[in-house]
Amino acid sequence: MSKDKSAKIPTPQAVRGTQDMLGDFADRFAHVVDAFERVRRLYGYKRIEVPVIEPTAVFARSLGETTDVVSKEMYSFEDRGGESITLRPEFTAGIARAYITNGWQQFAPLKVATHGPLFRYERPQKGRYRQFHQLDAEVLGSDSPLADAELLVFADQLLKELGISEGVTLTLNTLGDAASRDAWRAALVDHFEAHRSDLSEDSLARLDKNPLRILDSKDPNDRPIADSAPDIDAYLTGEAQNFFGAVTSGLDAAGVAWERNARLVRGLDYYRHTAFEFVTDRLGAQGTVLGGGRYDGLIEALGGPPTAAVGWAAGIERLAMLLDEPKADLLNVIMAVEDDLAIPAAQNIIAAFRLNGLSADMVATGSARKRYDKATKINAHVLMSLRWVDDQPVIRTQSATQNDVLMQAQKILDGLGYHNA
RNA sequence: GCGAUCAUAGCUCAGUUGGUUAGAGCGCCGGUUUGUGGUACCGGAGGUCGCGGGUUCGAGCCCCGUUGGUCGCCCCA
Repeated sequence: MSKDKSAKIPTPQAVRGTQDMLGDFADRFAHVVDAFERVRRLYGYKRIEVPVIEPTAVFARSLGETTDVVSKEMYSFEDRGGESITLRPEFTAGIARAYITNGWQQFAPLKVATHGPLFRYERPQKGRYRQFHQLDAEVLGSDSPLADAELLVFADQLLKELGISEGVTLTLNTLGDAASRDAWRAALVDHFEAHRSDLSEDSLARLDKNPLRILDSKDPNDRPIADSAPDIDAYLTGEAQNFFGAVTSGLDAAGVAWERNARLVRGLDYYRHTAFEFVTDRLGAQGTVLGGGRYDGLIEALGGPPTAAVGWAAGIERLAMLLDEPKADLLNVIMAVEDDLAIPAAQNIIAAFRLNGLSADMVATGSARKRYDKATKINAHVLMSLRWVDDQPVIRTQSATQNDVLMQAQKILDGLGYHNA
């Protein structure tokens, strides 16, 4: 048979920054989501689903129309009706929109959780993809520091249950209320203006666009200036101080370790009070595993009623990378069908196993003599072989240990009238 | 948007200062052996050397471009 190479169909490539997952990593991913779903129920967070696509205005308005994020880093397109649509780059804005448009105020305070894909047009690197996935938890319609503390305890328990709290630190700061924040911001601008000549080029640009960001600059020349900048503490109103104190004492009461990071900031104006990140040095340049804070100004910015809210999100891929051991599902039974004549018997048995809740699979392709060898390479609790002797299936089962699965399988076989050789 | 680095079989890789017909291990398919917790041996299939140009008598190797991966900067909702 001759192949006409000029007629070869070119294979489309995957879109840059997207991932196909199989095996080990897919198992880790699923394990993270399973743990999240389990813990979220323990804290009484309702599962919600929100659309992957939203009108562009949902994100443009919440993030500020002119920021780099909106102008360069969103997947936006016009649909056939001429409306500007954006693939969600985060959960919070879409959930806030849903809160307003569905009248969820009636349920306030509302505790919700979700997870799924997000899209950002960024240059891919370790722990950063164009389609990525997050876990998300929010409390809408609560201005109580109890909500902040609960969300943090929830996050901490999730990381502990995933076994990755070692080497991950909760860093915490307060941005105060609107008055505190404005006063601090003005003081920072004064400070940086005074050191203008020593700042890096990047930080000079930040001074105009987003002065708080100079605080976490990585440029070694900026560090002394950033480190000597005033903390927010001197500018906090009494109310803001009390709020932060209530959050930290809630953490202490629940036994959650935390560190103050007075340099931890958020660029957007709608953030108030609590800001936090669980950080690690095990993920290269992408140090944040889980982050969030209080965004009391957001729902109003989207045209809703003034509504206090707080939440966090965590990258599933990043959490999956930190897991120690792959958590693969171990198959209960693997069957080596060593003769094609035994296939009907194998189908009969495997159907019974599955109906009775035992996971099972068979090897019945390739060289008949080598099927057993193949089956031994598939990790399973029980290895079963079917041969065909004197018009009868000859069955052997074996297991590394006498376990429940073997006994269950034996019972099912007995019920079908098959007997071990 | 900027920079570094990489791209050879399904996978992991080797491939000499540019020189016959591009190799290995694993995996896959088949045969022989063994005959039951991963046997051993033999054979086979599988490659536009990411893609497109260029230099050269000759390019997997050198040059330019491009696409993609990886890592960092920027950004970080």
